[in-house]
Amino acid sequence: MSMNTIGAAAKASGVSAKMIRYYEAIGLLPPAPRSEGGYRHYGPTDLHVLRFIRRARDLGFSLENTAQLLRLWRDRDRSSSEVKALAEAHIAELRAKIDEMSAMMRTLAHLAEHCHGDNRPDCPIIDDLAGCH
Amino acid sequence: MSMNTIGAAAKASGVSAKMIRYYEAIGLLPPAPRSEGGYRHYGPTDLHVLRFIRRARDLGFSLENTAQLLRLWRDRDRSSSEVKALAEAHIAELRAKIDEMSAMMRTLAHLAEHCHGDNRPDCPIIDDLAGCH
DNA sequence: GCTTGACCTTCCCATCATTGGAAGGCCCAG
DNA sequence: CTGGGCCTTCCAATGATGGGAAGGTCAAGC
Repeated sequence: MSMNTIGAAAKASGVSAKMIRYYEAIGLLPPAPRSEGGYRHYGPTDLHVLRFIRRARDLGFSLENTAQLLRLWRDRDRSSSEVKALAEAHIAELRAKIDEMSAMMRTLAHLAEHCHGDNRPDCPIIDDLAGCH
Repeated sequence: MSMNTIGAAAKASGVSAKMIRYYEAIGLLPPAPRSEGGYRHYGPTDLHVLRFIRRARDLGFSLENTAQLLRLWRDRDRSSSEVKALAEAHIAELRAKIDEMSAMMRTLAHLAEHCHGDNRPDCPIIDDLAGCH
């Protein structure tokens, strides 16, 4: 069994050592076994879990949802409908935020388009912010 | 001069009383004049500033950028190019985040589409997270 | 004038996920 | 046996906001 210190596990999983400790502290990860000197050690299974977490985070899942996904991963009796529900709820959140930011961007782009961007003070962007309709 | 307490100013501007105090604490707003009893009071000009801030926040500007925009608003010798540069930097940030989230959404939507969502455990979403390529 | 209730004040804490740093201990190569 | 690279824990900060406690102020009604 190849055993890794937290630094090696971090490098191998893409999760920083700081975060690995934090995930353990909040209960997302079980306490890692320690060497005599108190060092945490991680085996291949642990690395697999860390990569799972990393992937879930990369897809924008919160740590809370990531914990749920981990639970479902481990649960051989899971229903795929539970996983799908989590994913679709997250998709809906993403869509809502994207829509919100797109609206901001559209407004700003429209204002910036009409701004000369020269040495003069006149600026439709400032005018909009100031409420000069 | 109509003078408002912080609650009235909050209602009139859409910025919560908590946030008005916070903006003052971090220097985004100058210290408001106080009544004998220590209550903050806000005049029409202050309300205008608060609405400006509110609008900038609604467009997604950070408090730091909002401070810059306020400075430019007050500066009669501003160059509209400075305002435009701030806006375009923010547009670029928004675009970057939107792209990032869109990529997440596309991936998730693709995975969810192939998930049966029934009582069985088989699930392409979990498989992806687990790194089963 | 006094009470009552709505409002104000400051101060501290929580969120979410992550990073930074300080002080001190462990481990291995030279 | 020493140096330096890794590890440990603990504390603090980020950004923008909300929540709440303890206590002071104000205005209306009696």
